[in-house]
Amino acid sequence: MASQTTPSPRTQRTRAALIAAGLELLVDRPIDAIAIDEVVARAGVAKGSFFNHFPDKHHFAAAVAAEVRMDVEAEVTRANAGVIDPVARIAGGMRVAATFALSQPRRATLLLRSQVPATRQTHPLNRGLKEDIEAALAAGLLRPEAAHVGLPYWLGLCQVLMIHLIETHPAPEAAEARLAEMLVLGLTGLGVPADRAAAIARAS
Amino acid sequence: MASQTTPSPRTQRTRAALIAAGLELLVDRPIDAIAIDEVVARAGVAKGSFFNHFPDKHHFAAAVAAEVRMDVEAEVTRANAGVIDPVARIAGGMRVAATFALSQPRRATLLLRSQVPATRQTHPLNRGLKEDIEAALAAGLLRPEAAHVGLPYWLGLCQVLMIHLIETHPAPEAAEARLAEMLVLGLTGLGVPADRAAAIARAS
DNA sequence: TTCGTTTCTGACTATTTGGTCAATCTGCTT
DNA sequence: AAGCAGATTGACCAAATAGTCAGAAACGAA
Repeated sequence: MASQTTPSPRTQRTRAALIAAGLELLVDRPIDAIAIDEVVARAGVAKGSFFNHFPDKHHFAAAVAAEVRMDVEAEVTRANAGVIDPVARIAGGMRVAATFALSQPRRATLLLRSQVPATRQTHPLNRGLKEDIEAALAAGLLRPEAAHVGLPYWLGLCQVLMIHLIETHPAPEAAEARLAEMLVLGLTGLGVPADRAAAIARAS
Repeated sequence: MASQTTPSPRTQRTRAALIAAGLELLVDRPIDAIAIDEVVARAGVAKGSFFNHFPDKHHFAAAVAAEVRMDVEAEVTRANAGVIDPVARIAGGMRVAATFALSQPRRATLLLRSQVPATRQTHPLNRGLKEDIEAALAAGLLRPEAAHVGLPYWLGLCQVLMIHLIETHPAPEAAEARLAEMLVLGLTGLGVPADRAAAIARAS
């Protein structure tokens, strides 16, 4: 049914140029405040090409956001590869979020802005977290109140930590400290014993 | 230096009509996707009047957002009037946020969207919370890790709770339960003993 | 009532912008 | 080499839009 033909390298180039341009522009302004002319100018591409790849502005913006999201998603799964303990996996996600906010603040800003429906449980980035929380709950590692609000709770903390790190450019050690503190607060809130939470937070 | 003349009632009427129109429109779309013509049409006002009150679109949007923010701000101080225990005050803020999200989801959406720099400590809405956290820390009611990240921690939880309540239209009892659960997680994360947190959460 | 001031009005314009399309180009297949 | 499918180009257009301004209206004071 799906006859996915591999896109030609030329096609990929122009598309990548457009996305890259959008990546830069969307950091500062919402899509509605950006003219397509600006995008194609920055991408070094003719206007017509834009509509060869995207039916309109908003599909374009969605594609750019998806690009960033997939980056983070991949990094999270990579970081958690081989980690079995669900609590450690949960913490790993926050660590990736913090690293991302510090190393690529512009992309992170874009991610945060596109994440309006951030708590949607079907969101691919959140699927894994949801499963980890459920596993931890089943293992009796979290307090039962986390069953319903555990997911939004943790997502909110990851988001706000990213925002905080982006706004206050902390020095590396300070950033590490903020992450560790947020991990302690977050994990104990979920019901992880304080000493265990501190141990996980210390493992930078 | 400030010669604040009271605005005439007519002036206030048109301004209020414009803000009300903006309130409705800005819920669905960002300001850059809204034409001034739409605003004035919905407000039943001539276009020229718009520029009598606001120099441009973005000042207008800011004014609309400020309107909502001041509403919430007032409600928080009202709810916490007379409450001395800083931990109870902190919890009170979240309760107000939840109530607001449930009773006025449209306004709440607007608030959340305008709150991009939500963790700014100078933000008037956050000033009070910051002071409460500092007071609680000084009284030894919170774990020391909350000194730096306590404010963003709590703000993130309030925000994510609002989003969660808006997205999933829960029945009143369910909404109460979600608030209580988020309070338990949040407060224990801050370092409040679990039984104390549960007690505060129970006091609907 | 009269007059001066402030606000409102809505037609008008200069500009911007999303989207189209026929011609051109590119690279692959035969 | 020749042919072909699909990608690229950029001039072009119709619609939308921000902001202006001169006159009308409402208001407050005397």
